[in-house]
Amino acid sequence: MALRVYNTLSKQKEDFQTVQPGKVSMYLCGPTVYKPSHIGHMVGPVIFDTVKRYLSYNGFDVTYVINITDVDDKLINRARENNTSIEALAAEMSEDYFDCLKTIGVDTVDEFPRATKYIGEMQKIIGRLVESNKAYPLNGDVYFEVTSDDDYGKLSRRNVDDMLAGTRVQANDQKHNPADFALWKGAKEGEPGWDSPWGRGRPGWHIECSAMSMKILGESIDIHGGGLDLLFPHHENELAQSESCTGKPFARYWMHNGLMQSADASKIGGAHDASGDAVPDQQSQEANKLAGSLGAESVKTAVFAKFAPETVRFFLLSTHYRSPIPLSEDSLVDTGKSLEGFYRLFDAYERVTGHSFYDIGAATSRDQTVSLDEDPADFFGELSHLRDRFLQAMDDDFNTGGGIGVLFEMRKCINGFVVQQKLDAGGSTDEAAIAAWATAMTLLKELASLLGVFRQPQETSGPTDDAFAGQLMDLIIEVRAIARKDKQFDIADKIRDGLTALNVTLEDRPDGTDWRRE
RNA sequence: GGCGCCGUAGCCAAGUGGUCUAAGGCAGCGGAUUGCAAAUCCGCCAUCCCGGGUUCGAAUCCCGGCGGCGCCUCCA
Repeated sequence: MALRVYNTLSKQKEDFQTVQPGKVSMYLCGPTVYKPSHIGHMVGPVIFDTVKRYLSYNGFDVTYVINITDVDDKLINRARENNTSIEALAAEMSEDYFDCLKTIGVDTVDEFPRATKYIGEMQKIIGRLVESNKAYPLNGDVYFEVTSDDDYGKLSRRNVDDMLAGTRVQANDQKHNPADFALWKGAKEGEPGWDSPWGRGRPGWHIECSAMSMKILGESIDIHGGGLDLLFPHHENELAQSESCTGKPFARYWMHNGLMQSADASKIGGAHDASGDAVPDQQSQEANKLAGSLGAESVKTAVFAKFAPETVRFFLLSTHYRSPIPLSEDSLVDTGKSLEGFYRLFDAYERVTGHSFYDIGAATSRDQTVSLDEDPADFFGELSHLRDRFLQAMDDDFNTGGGIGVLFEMRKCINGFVVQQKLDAGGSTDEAAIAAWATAMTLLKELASLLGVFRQPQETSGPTDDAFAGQLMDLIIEVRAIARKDKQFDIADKIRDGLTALNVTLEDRPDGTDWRRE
């Protein structure tokens, strides 16, 4: 089955056809770097990182760009409040953003262009629009003339007339049409600015993405992504100004991810931290409180400090990317629990074979997927079927949730094989069976890598898991083993119960006793 | 007022015209295994918000309700 992608522009899934054969250009709207990243900032990058992994696996040469907005009102205000420069604040907050991306396993991004480095490009576009009468200067600003674009509104499916009815748009100023939007904003007293043919000022919100996308990836790109909240007005305006400038389709596929919401379905982030003149009502304050530390605050301190980054990534990918993601502490806890079975499987594999799952070199292209032709036929036959289902899910508009389900089934299938072949019962020498196990693990690694998970061991060691604790546990286990050998089960159980109370779980295996902290 | 989305088991969630009396996870309940546990395996656990309609056939399409949500505010 061919890859199909949902396109916001057509409102349907389309066969994936690139502008240039074998190449994919992908642009994701990134953050305004004025405060530490919250978990919502991770959603898009993780999704499109996964998209890139899957496209690469399918043989495409993908270029993935995320922009950094480093000039903006929020940035200006925040820098002023903090008594720092815009540059310093932007630098600090982009570092925070990059750290977070790295932590959550987003490492496929090719370039993070900064808006302030492309002012010249933006001015070129604005100049062309003004020349062709699709934009007009007004009191130091420059506005895009929406009525000059006959298909304005095609992305978000609205027309200018409908839009104005009932909005809070002030019938203000002298704009030709209230829906006209700023390409260039004249600098007020004390604001940063750049010289331009229309006076000193700074770019409007949308123009930076047009400029960077065109300059870095070309006038027509394959995928333009972003959160659903950006659909209007940001993407609509970006599209309008870009196509009005070049006369070419700006992006082939518009992909929009659902937004993260707190458990009671209120959006995280939201108007509360915006301009400050929005007065949050009591209910939304409550909602914000629920989202609380998890959603609204720095993802580093609120989320990564409590949950393994891999758990967070898995959680983000377990819902379809176009759906809202209901965030709650409980759902992250559940996700974490659901992953433990994988980690135990990896442990068992290493215990028996001496090889780490994380060292397995799996295929990175669909053409070179692991061969499942040899015996034992039943086991490999099932694995092969699971692989097909995984790829089918991913082929269908990157259905990572469906793919994750298949991964769980694969885990069960492999565990079943291990039990059936008694591979983990201590000292198995069945080389053919162990080889089959290794093959299965290679496949699991291959598919998990497409989601960007199970790439590295998770740091599970807590502060007390030091060498001393290990030595103590070795001693306790040894003493308990003697008790068990002598059938002094009351003693053995007292030890185990005592450890349980300390959140230490013992596992008696045929070949010894393992322990872990919960 | 305009544009749009969603409603699947206790919870999360895939499936969007037939293989669906519906994948998978968490929780729960039986069983195997174990000295007992833990882990693992096997089994059980939903007719898809409600009412009409289209169709040989609908969770899936259409209409109408009810419920939830988003955008129209430079929030990813």
